[in-house]
Amino acid sequence: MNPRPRPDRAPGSRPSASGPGLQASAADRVAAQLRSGIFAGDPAPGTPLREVDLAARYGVSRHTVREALRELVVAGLVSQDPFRSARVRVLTRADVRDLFGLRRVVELEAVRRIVEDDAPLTALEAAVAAREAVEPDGPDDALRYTVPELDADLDFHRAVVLAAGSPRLARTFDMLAGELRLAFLALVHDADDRGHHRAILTAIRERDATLAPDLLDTHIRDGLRICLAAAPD
Amino acid sequence: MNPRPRPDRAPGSRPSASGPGLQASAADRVAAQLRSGIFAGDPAPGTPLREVDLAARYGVSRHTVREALRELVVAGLVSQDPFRSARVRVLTRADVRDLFGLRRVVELEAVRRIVEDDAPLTALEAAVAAREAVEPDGPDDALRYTVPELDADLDFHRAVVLAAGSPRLARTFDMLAGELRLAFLALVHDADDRGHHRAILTAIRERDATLAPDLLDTHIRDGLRICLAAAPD
DNA sequence: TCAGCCAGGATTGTTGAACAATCCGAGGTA
DNA sequence: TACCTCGGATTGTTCAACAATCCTGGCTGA
Repeated sequence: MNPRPRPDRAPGSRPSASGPGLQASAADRVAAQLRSGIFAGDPAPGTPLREVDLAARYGVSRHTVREALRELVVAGLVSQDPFRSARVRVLTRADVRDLFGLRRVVELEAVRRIVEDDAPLTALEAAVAAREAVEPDGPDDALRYTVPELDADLDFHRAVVLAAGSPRLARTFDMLAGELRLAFLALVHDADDRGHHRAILTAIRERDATLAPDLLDTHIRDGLRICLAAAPD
Repeated sequence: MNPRPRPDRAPGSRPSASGPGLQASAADRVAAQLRSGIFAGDPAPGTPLREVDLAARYGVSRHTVREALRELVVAGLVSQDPFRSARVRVLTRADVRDLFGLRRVVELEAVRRIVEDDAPLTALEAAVAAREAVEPDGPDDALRYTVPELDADLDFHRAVVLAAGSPRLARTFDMLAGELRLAFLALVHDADDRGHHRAILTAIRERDATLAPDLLDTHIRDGLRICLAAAPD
């Protein structure tokens, strides 16, 4: 999803990319690394994130760390109270329910608009293909989502929302996406979701204003059921 | 220039206000002042916000100003590009359309849940009463929303969303609320919206799953029409 | 005239150190 | 046990400085 490798700012080396200005700020880089770590489960939910530790680990100043933490707070990955250490967010069952409730609204609205406005679907088709290209992780001994599978799954859903062409709808989904990653962090793998995605795409392609939302709704409810089974509280 | 008084208690205490610990951070205080200024039109849309100027004006360090600006950026009140001064956001017509499109979805979903879940309406009734208590600003020579009128109007809509009882739905609306204020900044006054509010509340109170969304939808479309007439681009 | 270039000031991005404010946990006391 | 205190740990904020980038005005050369 965000495979932008760290430019690794050695003092003096500046590649000055020829393309669009892709120079992420130091805070963005720290936030990205921390985020991918959280998605991999390394700083587990509940772990306190101390500013001096992070500053030392990532080789930046405490100010930069604070800025990165703020980013993760607004993304819902980190919780923070005044004068207390930030912590990797722990989602309760109520959180998961609420999260999926809003996610459902956003994605269904997106499908509604796509069908109604006859929006182009090229990115959506690509996302489905990418999802199907992900290896099932060899011996499916561990019934878990792998990180690439999660990426591909959420990319499909993000592609649905993006296809609606509304910046704010997309932004809303992006704010939920981080929390969704958290909710799916250590979860059983739903082996059938690739078929789900293809069916949803087909219904969208045929502009079926009834079937497309229904399939997506069912798919989302399945995800909610799975996540709820593994959430605390 | 050192002994800075710490005037506690500024509205808008962001972090999970779970109790009496009501000390807004310096950045929150600066953001609140800047925000209310923007809502009053003082730093007009498009005005560059320079960090050193703001630091001097509000008597805080540049870091604190930067943090406050970040808050306003995520609230949609300020736009910012790397190495360029932040600016008070200027909403295009496309922005206004998109904004109202999402706002509509959020508020209609809220009404749907209120009606379905039979949610309590005390806060909603209070908001309607508060809206009706606002003076029409004497001689209606200037057909503009006054700031108190805007506050009361948005408070009503916020109360609708809050009554649905979903933290993330409320958060989504709050992210749109700032932009809505911007969209209504210099706008013609819709003299009839008090009647609208009362009718909407009545329909909600009677759990009318058809009339309540319809009235709210019409009300929102009216707002969109008004805002579009005054937006640039 | 005018497009392009160039220098230098203005502004943002980042760091480091320092101090203040607050929290947290380990003891001590009743 | 329950409560208190106290000192270390952690966050909040400031100041000062430098690096990276932008912006503006003047200059050059056709």
